[in-house]
Amino acid sequence: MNLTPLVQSFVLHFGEMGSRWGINRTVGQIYALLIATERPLNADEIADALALSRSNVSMGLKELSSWSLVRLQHLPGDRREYFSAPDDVWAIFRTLAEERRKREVDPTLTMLRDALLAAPGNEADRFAQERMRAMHELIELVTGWFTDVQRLDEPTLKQLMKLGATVGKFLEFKEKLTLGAGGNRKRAAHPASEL
Amino acid sequence: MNLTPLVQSFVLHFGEMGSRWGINRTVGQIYALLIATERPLNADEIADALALSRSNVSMGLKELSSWSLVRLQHLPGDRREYFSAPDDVWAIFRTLAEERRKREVDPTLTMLRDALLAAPGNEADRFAQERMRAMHELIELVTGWFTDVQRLDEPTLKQLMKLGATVGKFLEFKEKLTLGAGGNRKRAAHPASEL
DNA sequence: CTATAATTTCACTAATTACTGAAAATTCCG
DNA sequence: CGGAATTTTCAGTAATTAGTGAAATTATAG
Repeated sequence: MNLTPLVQSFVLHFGEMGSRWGINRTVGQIYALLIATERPLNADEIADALALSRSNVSMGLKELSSWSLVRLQHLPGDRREYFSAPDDVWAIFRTLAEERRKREVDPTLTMLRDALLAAPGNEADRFAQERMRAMHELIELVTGWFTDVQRLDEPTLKQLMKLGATVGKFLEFKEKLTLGAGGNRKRAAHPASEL
Repeated sequence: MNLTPLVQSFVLHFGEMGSRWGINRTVGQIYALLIATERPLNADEIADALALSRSNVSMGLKELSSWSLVRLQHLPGDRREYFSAPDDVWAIFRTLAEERRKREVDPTLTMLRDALLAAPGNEADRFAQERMRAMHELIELVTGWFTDVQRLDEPTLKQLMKLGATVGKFLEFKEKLTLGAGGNRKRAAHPASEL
């Protein structure tokens, strides 16, 4: 199979970025190809189009499957397996975020939880634990929020994104009022610089 | 310097996770140590505590500086440079997100923009471009939202996170009403399954 | 069940990335 | 300046990760 220059550059870019995204060049290229191609492709077609060894493609597809990023299907009268990327980019994004959470965040959350159970032996530990506590709180908050938001359907999600900081500004405003009415001075010193 | 078991395990965990986070073990360990330690540390202390070569620590600190993740300061009567992590985990999180955007997202956004300017040569290109357009739209939306939200101060951000999907549910509800009153059938077919 | 098409595994090699120690460069004190 | 303290650079080496081809395994059509 021959790639058009447009697809070629898309594929190469994903290959290059792969290292920054924590996947290898091959996996990046394979996924880019699947995203850019309408019909499902079999492993031989991929190997041919990207000039990779058949075994390398097998590895790459296995990796993509472990990330739940590809769909596998069979074509009538053909024994080979055909792969494609979901056609909804939001679905891809969600899957990616979900998988990254599992691999990059959850283990840390577990470690932090364990570390916070221990009684601090001295001042150094006390301080370290305080930082870990703050870190744990932040991660819980952000991942919890993400889990919630992830469940929304695409149009709602889009709307929420478009809203941008509006919600935040509203909250800020509300808080300012509350604080003005006899609260915590510390926060009130931060004026409506974002409004 | 001798690390307590608590700090030790924190440091080792960051080292291990480093590869998943796109930094190397050394950099992960150095940063963990800086986060867990109250007073600023100089490069020799870090090298000693983590059993790394002085040069490796220099490289690691340079890397962390390039991510704007460390603060550099001098102690009176001491020529050496002392490093510390910001004490606000939200600030760290924001910096991290910002830097990752620059390195992992912006180049792709540029590539997509360029690719979308080209006139599609054939059906394959047309399809590829459509996917790229969707991808571009998603990235713009998400990063734009992120930029907005990033500007909020910490208490507001926390509040926003705590709100979780509440905002989304509200939007969903609002949209359902709108659609019910004579809108787009396509969306109306997707009932309140998330509520 | 057999033959063969398709896929995966794996030992090996290639390529990349990480780490070190020595040397060079920089800083800053007198 | 001179020179000691400190930091950085860099060439060489170690370690890790990626990619290949041959062989093994699995799947299926007949």
